[in-house]
Amino acid sequence: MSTPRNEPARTGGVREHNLALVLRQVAQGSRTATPPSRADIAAATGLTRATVSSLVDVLVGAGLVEELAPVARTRAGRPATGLALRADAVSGVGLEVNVDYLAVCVVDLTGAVRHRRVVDGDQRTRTPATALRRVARLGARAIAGERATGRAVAGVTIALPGLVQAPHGPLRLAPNLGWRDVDVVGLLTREPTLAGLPVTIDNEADLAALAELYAGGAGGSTSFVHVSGEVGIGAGIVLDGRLYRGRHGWSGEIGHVAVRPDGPACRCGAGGCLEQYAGQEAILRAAGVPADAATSMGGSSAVDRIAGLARAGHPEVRAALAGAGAALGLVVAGAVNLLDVDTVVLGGIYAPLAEWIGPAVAAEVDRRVLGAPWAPVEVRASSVGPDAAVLGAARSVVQGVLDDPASWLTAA
Amino acid sequence: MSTPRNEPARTGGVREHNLALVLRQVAQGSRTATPPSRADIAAATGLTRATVSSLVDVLVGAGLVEELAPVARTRAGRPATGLALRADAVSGVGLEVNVDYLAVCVVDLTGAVRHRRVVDGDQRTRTPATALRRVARLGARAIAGERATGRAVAGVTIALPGLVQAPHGPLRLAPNLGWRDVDVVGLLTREPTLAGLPVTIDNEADLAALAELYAGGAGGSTSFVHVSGEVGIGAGIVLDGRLYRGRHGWSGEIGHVAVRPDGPACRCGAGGCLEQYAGQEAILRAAGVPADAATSMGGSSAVDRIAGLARAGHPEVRAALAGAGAALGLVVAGAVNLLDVDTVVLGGIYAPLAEWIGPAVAAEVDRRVLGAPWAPVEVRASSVGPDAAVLGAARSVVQGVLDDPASWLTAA
DNA sequence: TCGATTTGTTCAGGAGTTGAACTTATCGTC
DNA sequence: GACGATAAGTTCAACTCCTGAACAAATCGA
Repeated sequence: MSTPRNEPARTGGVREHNLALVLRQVAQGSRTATPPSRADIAAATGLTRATVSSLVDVLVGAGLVEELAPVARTRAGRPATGLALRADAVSGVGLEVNVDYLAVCVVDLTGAVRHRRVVDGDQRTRTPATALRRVARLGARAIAGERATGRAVAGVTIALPGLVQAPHGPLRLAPNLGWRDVDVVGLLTREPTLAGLPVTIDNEADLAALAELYAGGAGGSTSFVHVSGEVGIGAGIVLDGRLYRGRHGWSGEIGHVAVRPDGPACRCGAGGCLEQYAGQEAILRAAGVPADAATSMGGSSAVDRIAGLARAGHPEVRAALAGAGAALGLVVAGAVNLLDVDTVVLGGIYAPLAEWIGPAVAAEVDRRVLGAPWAPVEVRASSVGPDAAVLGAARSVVQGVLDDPASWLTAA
Repeated sequence: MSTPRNEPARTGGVREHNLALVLRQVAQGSRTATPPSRADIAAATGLTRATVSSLVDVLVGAGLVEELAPVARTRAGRPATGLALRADAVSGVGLEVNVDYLAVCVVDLTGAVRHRRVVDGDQRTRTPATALRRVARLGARAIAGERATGRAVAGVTIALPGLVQAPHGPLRLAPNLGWRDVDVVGLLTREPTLAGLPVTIDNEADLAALAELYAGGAGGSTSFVHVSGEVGIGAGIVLDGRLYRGRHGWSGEIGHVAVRPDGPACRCGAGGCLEQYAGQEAILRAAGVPADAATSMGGSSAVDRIAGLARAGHPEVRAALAGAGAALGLVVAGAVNLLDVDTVVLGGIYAPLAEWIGPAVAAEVDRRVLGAPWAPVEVRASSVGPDAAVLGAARSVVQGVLDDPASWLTAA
């Protein structure tokens, strides 16, 4: 698909583009009640029926698409044969290492979750090698399971909280894990099952944003900032339907944008960073809730407790959340003034707290965003859930196949 | 040109792509001492000599490219015929309305400036219709001049300081002009000479950033933020070699990013905006220089006076500039943390003041940008000059022809 | 003067899409 | 139950465009 700007275009590139175009139509349509036919796709894309037929043949031959059994026909004329993504051919695997858990997730081509597992445990006490060995084993077991059912695994993507040189480069810095310059892909592929697969690495917040995009979250917007509140705060920036990773893959480090020039010192060496006002620890501190409870995605956590207290009307907690929201809103407003996105998604711990944080964010955004009077900025909670990052990791793998079926064909 | 993601690719699109690819090679090479031959272009692009020949024939036939007279030949073999952009075929016209001047600029295909004119005068006292009629007349006169020499004018782009719905939409808000919801294109095309041409509108700061990009400024970087200090402060964001305009065309409103949540009130309705710390008026005030002098691009201005005082070592002025630089650096560091660009360009009034503002900006950026230890962020003064916006406007017109010669061919 | 070398052109062949004609399959109606 | 209308899917000649090899053109060096 889409030939790089500085490379010559060939007629083969046309076919790659159109193959992806047709597959995208099938993917969009297979979620709806009426699966698209070849003729529908021809009408929707502008290609002729002849071309669509030829392309669909290729996709069916590759096992990515299947013809559905004919359904109740209404109109005159030869009945259409519906097309849909095959759910039993290709899977994608996502992994995640975070401060206090490991996670694995498997999705099929349609995006349906086939397998999900979270293992709680503080990873800060482990070496990178140990943590990555463990998560690689989780992945290997999941892959074996997929293969046992006859599915091919298209690849593995791991989500990490920190500066990551996507998609292969090392992890430069993960302050909250205490990692620095770790060759993540090298360590993961010590596990033999992973060694033969394309393994990529990406930032946790970026993948959470992708999960939101793929799920049609963000109210269907294709230009949004997804803010993930965790121990740290990261943002995934989606512009015109594509994740913007930045020059080195380090975009979205919103947690270290300044709220006050002379604010409290931050782990990063500077001071007044957003993390000090709206990070998980800052919120707990301001709310007067002890931070001892595990913050895992699994059991009841400190965040749940905060949400409970806020729901019960606890004034100190509500004030803490409003304060965090104001700081977050200040920074988010700055981001929107710079990027002109139409939507801001609150993810991570902000999602369950959105009822109290959201209004403060929205108020600050409305007040500070220059374009708001003409195009209001929507502030909404994530629709994906707390495991957005692993899910996005797994989805990004199958999305790679959907975006470029041609190279999957030649690879497989 | 690259076929849009949701449209079918045709074989014709291949030719459009390769036509642009070849033209880009000619454009790059015609600046160097040794103009490229067909064979050079084939080697550089990966296309065959046969294809390049065919494409070059088209470009020569369209008058965009010309064969050069043979030069001194050194090696054995048939001598190469050099190719270069024709400077006498197509021109682009840029216009600008700013707070205290109107400007027009004409460039040829090679980017060389053929005509430039600045008319001082406070535009705040004029209605949008009057100001636009005057600048349209300047443009019409320039266009007539071009046509008299047999050149075709590919279009007109106007630069405006404010929220602009590029490339055709209305100007929503220009706080420093006092304009609101102005149909700029409609008013401009009342001038008959402009009515027959493609007229587009864009943000002043965005076009200044484009001028920097086209001139190979920003140290050759293709991912940078160009900050234009004027009465207001705007930024043009270039990501991966392309201007990022945002969802509505309102990106880069860096002047209204907050420095302090509770800072002084701003024209925009919020408070603590960067403009209140590093805008032209704030700098003059802090430096103790009266703001009465015109701030035009032409004669000696208040900014020149500040630069003179700073050069002479005036402590109050130097402190004012360092203070403005620190505030600017704080906000720019936030932008870099979000966008992960490798370069920051100081333009507008910051360019002549860069000697004193730059270090303060760089210090703040180094301290606050999370990725700085691995990939230092370069902070540099603009290499284009104070009329970057009009120049970028004119260049953006001819760049449109260079980027998509095929549609120029069919149009002309 | 002749071979070596490099540039540029010509031409058959292959990949890909198009558009029209054709086949297939179903519905309505007489 | 037969027949026409209707729509889906397939086949095939025509067109565009790139490739690769052969060829023609122009120059250098011996």
